[in-house]
Amino acid sequence: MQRKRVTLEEIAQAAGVSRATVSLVVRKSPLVAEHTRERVERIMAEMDYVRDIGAARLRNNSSRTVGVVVPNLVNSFFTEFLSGVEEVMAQDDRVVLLANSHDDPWRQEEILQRFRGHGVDGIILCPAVGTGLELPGRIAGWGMAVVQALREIGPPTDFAGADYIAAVGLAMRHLVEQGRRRVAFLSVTARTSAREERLAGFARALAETGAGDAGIVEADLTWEGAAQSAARILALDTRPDAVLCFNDVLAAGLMAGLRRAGCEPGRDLAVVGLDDLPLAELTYPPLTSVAMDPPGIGRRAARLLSRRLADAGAPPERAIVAPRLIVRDSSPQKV
Amino acid sequence: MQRKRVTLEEIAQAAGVSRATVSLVVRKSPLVAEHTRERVERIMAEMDYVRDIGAARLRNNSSRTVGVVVPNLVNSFFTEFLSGVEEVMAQDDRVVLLANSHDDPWRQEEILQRFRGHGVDGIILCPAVGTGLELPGRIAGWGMAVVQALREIGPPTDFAGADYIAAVGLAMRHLVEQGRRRVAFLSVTARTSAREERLAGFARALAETGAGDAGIVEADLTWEGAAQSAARILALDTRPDAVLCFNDVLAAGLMAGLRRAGCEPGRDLAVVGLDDLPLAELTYPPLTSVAMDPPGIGRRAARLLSRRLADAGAPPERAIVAPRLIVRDSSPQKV
DNA sequence: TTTTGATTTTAGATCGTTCTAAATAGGGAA
DNA sequence: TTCCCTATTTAGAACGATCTAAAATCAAAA
Repeated sequence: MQRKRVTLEEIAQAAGVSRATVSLVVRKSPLVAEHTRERVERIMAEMDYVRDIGAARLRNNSSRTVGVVVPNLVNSFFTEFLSGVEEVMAQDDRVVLLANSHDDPWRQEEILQRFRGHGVDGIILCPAVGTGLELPGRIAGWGMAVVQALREIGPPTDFAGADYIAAVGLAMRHLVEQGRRRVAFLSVTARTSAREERLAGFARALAETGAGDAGIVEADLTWEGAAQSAARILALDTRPDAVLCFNDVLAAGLMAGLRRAGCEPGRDLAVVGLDDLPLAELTYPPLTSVAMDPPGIGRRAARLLSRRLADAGAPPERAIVAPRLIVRDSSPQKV
Repeated sequence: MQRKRVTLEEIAQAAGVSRATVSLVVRKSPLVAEHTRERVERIMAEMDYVRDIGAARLRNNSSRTVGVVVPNLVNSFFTEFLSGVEEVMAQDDRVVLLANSHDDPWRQEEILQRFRGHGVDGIILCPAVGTGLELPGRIAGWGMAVVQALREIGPPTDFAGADYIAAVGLAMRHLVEQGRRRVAFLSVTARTSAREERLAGFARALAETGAGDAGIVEADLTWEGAAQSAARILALDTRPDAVLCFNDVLAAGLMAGLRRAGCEPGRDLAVVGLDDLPLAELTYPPLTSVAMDPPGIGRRAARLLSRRLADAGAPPERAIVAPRLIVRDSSPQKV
């Protein structure tokens, strides 16, 4: 085992040409004669040659490598996003370096330095809560392309995300159509752009639909946190007839908490989630939600990054995927 | 922007020492005098030096990089596993290259070649369905360490996984204690070692507990597939009073399908899952399941790989995490 | 003063590729 | 034949680190 790497030089020797010629063949240059190309390619296959991309990068400064930083690998929204990124990068023959910031700016900084040391061409960043606004600019200053995804801070860079304002609007219109009039919003404590956007969407949707504001309740971003918030929601001054939740995990947790408190979700109180995670199908009652297509966002983010790597000077672009309402049983017509 | 990388040479110049000395400082060698070290370190910090690990690897043959190949990024079992791997690797100052084989051996082969080209030190492989038994050996032949995880093929290598035989035994004993006597098993169509192990566990547990075998039904590994299998389960010759499922996704899908068919899961038919994914809390009724601690398996896999990188000659080791039964409401005492 | 031995430092080769600039071939046209 | 032009090939210097082997420094011992 531990056989040494086959190098260009060895292929060159075997084929009776120079290292440089073999390099041209590897890079599919049109400069090399047809018969030489064939011979060299045959020998490369025979000797199981694998080009050393690290060595190549040293010279030509492109590692075909991108870093992805997510704040959470347990929340399936992020992992589905990640799967979209990986898919496009693999097609593009690039490799994804993955790291989890755990929403900690300090850990995030370590990760970025590590990526920097590995010479990634670019970074897809979902900024940790509390990240300084200057970070995207600093990364760019290191000579790496940056695309922000899902969350956004600082002066504009390329960005791929979802239109949560529209998503909340869809959900709210649906609730109003179902005869709901007093809607509460179950929010989260962590301050991210994702939160601000949903809250803004809630305010706007209230104004546009004329629905009544039953209040905003905050919970930890876990299903237990949401379950515990059920009591607070039921104790609101105006008793809501519907709750719109920050995301599906909270919605599912809330439904469990409501049931514990003797309130049957769906029948007694409509519940709507956001994101349409796979679990939305599996709750009881199945959860009405707004699909955000996280793999789609991941694919868009990856394409934005590829574009920027091809043309560093292009103006920043935003790719926003449109939400889609998925009606299930947790938001029936009010009787 | 696009400032060029600061190199050892420049630091050396600024500090008035040689490149070699700076290199020693970077690598924290004890050979360098205290005052030199301090001066050089100060200058490195001032000039924002970042060591180029790719260039280093070219010389010393260690890239501090490992590849992880999973068959699926949507199933949260794998992403939780992944999060455990990432956690340990980050502590170890290594970087994770991630790829998704989609359970396709051909795509898996492409991925491995890509990783090879990037010079990863080792690979954590969860082999795709249909992978040739010789693959782990081939990878080792390329001079990379291999750890198999969750699934296992071929002659023994390092392996980290879960003890599904014990897990199925726990679930079965629980069902028998709850007064269940006719247990069916909801399996999957794809032939992996994971499937064989669970089936073997089912057979053994039947023998050990004396429970009755109500039959084995196969479904696609999706919640819809499981929902559709509900009818076939209710139509088994011996009508089961409990169903043990391949995993939680199938269990949750089955519960939805049962309810559609007019059979109330929990009350009319006990359902037990395996894996204890986060969604087990969120189904209705909450799902009894057997926790496998996927992040823990990921951490073990990562440590096995680190160990092997430190000592290539060590004998293959197996790290098997013990399962833990989590009783919820889907498997009540039979009345 | 010279010797010795340990401690620090360094020049220069090297890893596997790509780049630059120049050399070599292979045909026609003159 | 010689000249010129295009098509192909190549030698050798990069890239940024590490390694090897040897050189320089310094203090204590002879």
